[in-house]
Amino acid sequence: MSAKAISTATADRRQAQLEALIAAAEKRICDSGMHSLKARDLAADIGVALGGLYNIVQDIDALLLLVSSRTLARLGEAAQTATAHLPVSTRAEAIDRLVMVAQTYLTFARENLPLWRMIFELRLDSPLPDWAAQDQLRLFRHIAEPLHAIMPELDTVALTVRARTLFAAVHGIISIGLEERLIAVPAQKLSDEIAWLVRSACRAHA
Amino acid sequence: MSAKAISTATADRRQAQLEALIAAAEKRICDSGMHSLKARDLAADIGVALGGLYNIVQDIDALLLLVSSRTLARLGEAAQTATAHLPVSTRAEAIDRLVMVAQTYLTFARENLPLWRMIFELRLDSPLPDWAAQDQLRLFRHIAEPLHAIMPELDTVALTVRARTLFAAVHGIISIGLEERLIAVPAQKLSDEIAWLVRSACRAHA
DNA sequence: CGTGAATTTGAACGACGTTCAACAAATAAA
DNA sequence: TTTATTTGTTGAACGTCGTTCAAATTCACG
Repeated sequence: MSAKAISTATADRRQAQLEALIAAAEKRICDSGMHSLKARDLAADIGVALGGLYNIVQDIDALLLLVSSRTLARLGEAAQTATAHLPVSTRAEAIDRLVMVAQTYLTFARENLPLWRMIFELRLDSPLPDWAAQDQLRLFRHIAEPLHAIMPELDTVALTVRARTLFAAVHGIISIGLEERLIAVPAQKLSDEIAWLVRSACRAHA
Repeated sequence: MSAKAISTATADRRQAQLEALIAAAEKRICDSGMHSLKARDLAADIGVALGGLYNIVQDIDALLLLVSSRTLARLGEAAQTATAHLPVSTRAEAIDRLVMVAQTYLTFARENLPLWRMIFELRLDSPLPDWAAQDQLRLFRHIAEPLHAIMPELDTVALTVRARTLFAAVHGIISIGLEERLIAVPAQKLSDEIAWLVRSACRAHA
C-alpha cells in the first residue's frame, strides 16, 4: 500500500543505469584518481542529466562506496584463486600461504592502484553500512585461517586481533611503498621486505 | 634591483601573520578535521580579509604543508625526548629502544589524531618540496640508529630499506588501529601488538 | 601635508554537489 | 481514441568553495 509498486522493467533499467554508473566511475578513477571524479562528467558518461544521478544513487559518496565494495570483492577473488589451493597442513606450508596472501595483496594494489587507494582514502560522513563492514571483515579470513595453523595457542579473539595486526603491518608497507612521495622502492625489494616481515612475525613464536 | 626591497617591519608582520594563520589552522584541524578547514574561517580567525590569505601563503595546500611540517617536528621532538637517553650498547637495549620509539609514535598519533592523520591524507598537486621531504627522512634516524645495532650485517642501503619497512609496518598497525571504521581496538591491545611486531621483526634475525 | 608605492580589501568568478519545479513519458481510466 | 494520473527525467538555480584582482586604503618619506 504505502510502499510504491515498481514495475520490474523499471527496476531492471535502474539496475542497468547503476551498473553503467559504477563502470563509468571506475574508469574515471583509474584514469585520473578518485579526487577528480565529478558528478557532471559521470552524468555525461552514462547519458543522463545531471540531476538524474540522484535517481540512481543517494549521492556521490554512496557511489564511491559501491565502487569500493566492488574493488574489495575483486581483491577477495584474487586472494581466493591465488591461495585457496595451497596446503596448510604443516606450519611451514601455512607460513608460505600467508606470504602468498601478502604478495597477492601487493600485486593487486600495484595493478589497481587508484581503485585500491580509494578504499582507504574514502571518508564518509555517515558511518559505514553494515554490509560494507562485512565486506571487509570477510577478507580477514584469508589471513586468520593460515594464522590459526601457525599460532594454534591463540584463542579466537586473540587470533582476530593478530590477523588484523599482520594485515595492517603488510598494508602499511605496501601503502608507503607504493607512494611516490619519497623515493620509489624497487618492485622486488618491496616484495622481499613483505615476505621478510611476514616470516619474521610467524617465526618469532606467538 | 629587480628584487623588491621589503622593510624588516613588514617582513616581521608577515611572519607574525603566518604564525597566527598556522595556529588557527591547527586549532581548526584539531577541532573538526582537515577536510572542514575553510579559507573564509581562517581569514576571520586571524582578522584578515578573505583575499589577504594569499598574501601570507600561496594557497591552502601550502598552509597544510606547513602544518604538516610542524606536526612532524613535534613528533621528532617527542621521539627525541622519549628515547635519546636510552642506551643502545647491547642488542636487547637497542630492541627496547626501538619498541619505545614505536610506542611514542602510537602515543603521539593518539594524542594528535587529526593533525597526525593530516600528514598522510594530504595530497598535493605539485611534488613535495625538498625541505618537506627532508623533514620526513630525518625522522627515520630514530629507527635506523637502533636498527643498526640490531642488524649490524646490513649495509647502509639495506638498513634504510629495513627502517622504512619497520616504520611502515608499525604505521599501518597504528593507522588501522586508530580508525573507528571497524571495531575499535583497546588501547593496551594496540600497544601490545605493536611491541609484539617490533620484537618479532628484530628477533627473527635479519 | 602630498604623492607614489606597498598593502589590504571584498566583490566577483568559475567549479562543485545537490535540489526541485517544470516538463515529458508511460500507464490507467473513460 | 481521448483524457487523467502517476512516474520518470530534466537542467536551471542554489549555496559553498578556493582563488583572483581592480579598487580602496595605508604607509614611507620629502
